[in-house]
Amino acid sequence: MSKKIPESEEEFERQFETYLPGHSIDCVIFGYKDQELKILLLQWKYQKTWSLPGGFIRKDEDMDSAAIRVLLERTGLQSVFLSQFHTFGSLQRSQINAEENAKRLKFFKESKIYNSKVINWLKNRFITTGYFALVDLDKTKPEPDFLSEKCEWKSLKDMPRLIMDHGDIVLKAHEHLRIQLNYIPIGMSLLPQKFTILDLQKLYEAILQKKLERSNFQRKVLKLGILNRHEKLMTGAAHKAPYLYSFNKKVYETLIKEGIGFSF
Amino acid sequence: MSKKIPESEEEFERQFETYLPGHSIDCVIFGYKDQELKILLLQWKYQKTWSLPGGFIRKDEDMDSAAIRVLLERTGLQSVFLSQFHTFGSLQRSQINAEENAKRLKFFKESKIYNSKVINWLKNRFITTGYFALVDLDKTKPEPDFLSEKCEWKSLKDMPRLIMDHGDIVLKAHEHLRIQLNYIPIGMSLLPQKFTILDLQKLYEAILQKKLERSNFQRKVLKLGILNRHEKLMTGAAHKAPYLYSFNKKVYETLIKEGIGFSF
DNA sequence: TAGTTAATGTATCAAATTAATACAATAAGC
DNA sequence: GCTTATTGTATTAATTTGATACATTAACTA
Repeated sequence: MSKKIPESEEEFERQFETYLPGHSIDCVIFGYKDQELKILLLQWKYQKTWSLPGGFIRKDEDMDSAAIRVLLERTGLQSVFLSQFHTFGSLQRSQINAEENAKRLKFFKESKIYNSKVINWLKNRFITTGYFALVDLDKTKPEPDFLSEKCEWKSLKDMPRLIMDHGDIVLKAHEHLRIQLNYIPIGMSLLPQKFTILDLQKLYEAILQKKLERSNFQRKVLKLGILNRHEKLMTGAAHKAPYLYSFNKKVYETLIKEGIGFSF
Repeated sequence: MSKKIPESEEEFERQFETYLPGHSIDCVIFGYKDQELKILLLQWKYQKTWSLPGGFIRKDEDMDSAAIRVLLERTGLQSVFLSQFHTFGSLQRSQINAEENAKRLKFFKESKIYNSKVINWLKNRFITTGYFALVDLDKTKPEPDFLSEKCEWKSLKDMPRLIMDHGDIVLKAHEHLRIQLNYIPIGMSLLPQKFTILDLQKLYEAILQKKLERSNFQRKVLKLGILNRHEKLMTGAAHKAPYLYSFNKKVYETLIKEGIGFSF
């Protein structure tokens, strides 16, 4: 698949009027590594503030397509699970950390990064629709876009402060993930092709934010019939090695559609 | 509570520029009567087409507040459960039943109901955020607004055809209700203060779209500890009379917050 | 007035599921 | 060969579920 070349400041300035005014997209991209939930954040080039990868909707483009494009352009990620979860329309959302926003716009102006037309356009009230993505973290090489210096996976546990209401957006995404758990293919989307049952358990624990009982979790998951067993994983540790598993895609997807129905 | 006087065409024309362009609100209002789920629809004054009650967001107003206001202005309903469920941003959404929309705008123009500025404003692409409301149907006297001739409860089962993508919006709202069932206070919002357990069961059946077993449903619901038992309901029928129940608000709300966790 | 009818509230019981715990198997260190 | 820590599975009691049965009862019927 050909990767879209990221926009530049110049390109954005040339075509900012092809975007719908007043509506943006923000993506909460979840990954999973070292038995922790992570999200992908961008650090802005000019200030050191962190934010969610986001963008705008073209006038001739579906909102869902815009979300796919934004994800690709700003992080290089493609063909991942992506779904809308909430639209944030509070008047106050741009007023949270207002000084930072003012500073950013001032910087744009003084550095002549954007002309005044663009700056006025950006000053408008924006309503943003949040999408969440689930990604196999190891398969991705996210790269910062033209506005960002860094593009990094951060643990949900110790996230940096985010611009505007992006912190709230992350919280809402996590809540959505927790409540819709049985209807979202978290396992197949977040784990590598082969994984141990403990990996899967820790993933559920990270999302549900509670400890689960090992042997019962194992029994229940195996009974679902969604796992194929493979060779053992030899880590070099001084104890019994766990089996590796992969998902039976067909059964898994059928089950997710109806909602996996068991209590953790 | 004072009821907001509905807008008129003239008022809308005067102040249409105080609304955010390109973003609307649509409300799917659920009620429950005669053991059936109903939704509240408006029939347009000029054409006979049906639509969801909807409106726009003021530039100085939170989107959630706009939804509350729209619900009040267009139906007279107030203080009901109201929650956002999805935002519809397809390019095609205004193209569904496109002739009807064209007809409507043409009618606006020819009848000089709106000036050309308003008509151009309305012609724009709109992204709409869907809210769903849960209402005790008997406590409400919904009244049509300035654009509508009728405001009627219609059975979900035999809904008329709706304008644009409003049919899809209703389907999505119903799906949301079904999936989030354990986290939404459907009972307390949709039923009258006192009700029988069979009423509650039929409500669950209407939302889940499947039959439930009577005696098991009764056992499970009673065990939750959310019901207060009252006097019997004498209907005049030739058999044992059922008890009336009401919700223990405190316990019910606690349970809903964590998600009622049992299988129906 | 006694019998009939049909829905309701509750009980029962087998089957399934869950929680808690135990224990044998095993990869590698010593 | 003994130790250690983790894994896979078994066991058991407690709980929940599904299916069915049955006594109760409001009003009708004969």
